[in-house]
Amino acid sequence: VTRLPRGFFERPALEVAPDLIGRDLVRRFPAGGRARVRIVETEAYLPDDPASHAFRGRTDRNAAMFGPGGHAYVYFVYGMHHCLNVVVGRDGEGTAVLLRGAEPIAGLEAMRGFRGGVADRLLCTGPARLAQALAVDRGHDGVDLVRGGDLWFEPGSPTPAARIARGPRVGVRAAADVPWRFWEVGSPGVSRIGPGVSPPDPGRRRAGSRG
DNA sequence: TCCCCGATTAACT
DNA sequence: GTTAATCGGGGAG
Repeated sequence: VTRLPRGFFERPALEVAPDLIGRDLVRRFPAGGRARVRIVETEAYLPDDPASHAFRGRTDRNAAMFGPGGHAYVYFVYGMHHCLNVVVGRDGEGTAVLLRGAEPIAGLEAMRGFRGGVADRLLCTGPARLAQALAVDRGHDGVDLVRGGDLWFEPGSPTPAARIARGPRVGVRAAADVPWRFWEVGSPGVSRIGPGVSPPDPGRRRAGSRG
């Protein structure tokens, strides 16, 4: 099976982000076994982008973003969550694509374990959930996703452009946010149906419903 | 050193 | 719709 090559990632974030929709991300666990998920939601973070961690220059935390394409950038937020990005573009540019949502394909048992036994539909729907399901943390910051390692992309079945929607990025405060979030229309792996709207959660009681 | 707050999530009303 | 949980980064003093 072929991994997505270096050249795939050495392109502008606005090309890579939609092209990752429908691709497979594979994780080989240290304890053995592997998981496979299908990416269905991404966000692009560009150079000179006020919403990007790289905007204020290189630091120890974001150093991986300034490395060569095809490597991971993993950051820690809110004192408890990890989020996984792929570095893209040219070496030193400081641009990346955040993986925000995926559909579980294989290795569900392992992912359920890392996610604390939540419902399957909640395994990978969200950047922190995805990272947790695949047991990805700062230890993966800067690792190569093209050669070697225990985390990589495979071609999968890229989603046709007609079924990819775009809109404002989630959680970005910058005024006049740009539509650099991409997702597969109708996929249950998308973290939010539309900008600022959460999908219905069958596991929890909702106002107006009887339970 | 101090202080604020974040590319989030889960559990509330 | 609202908010607690939880902590490291980075700017200010």
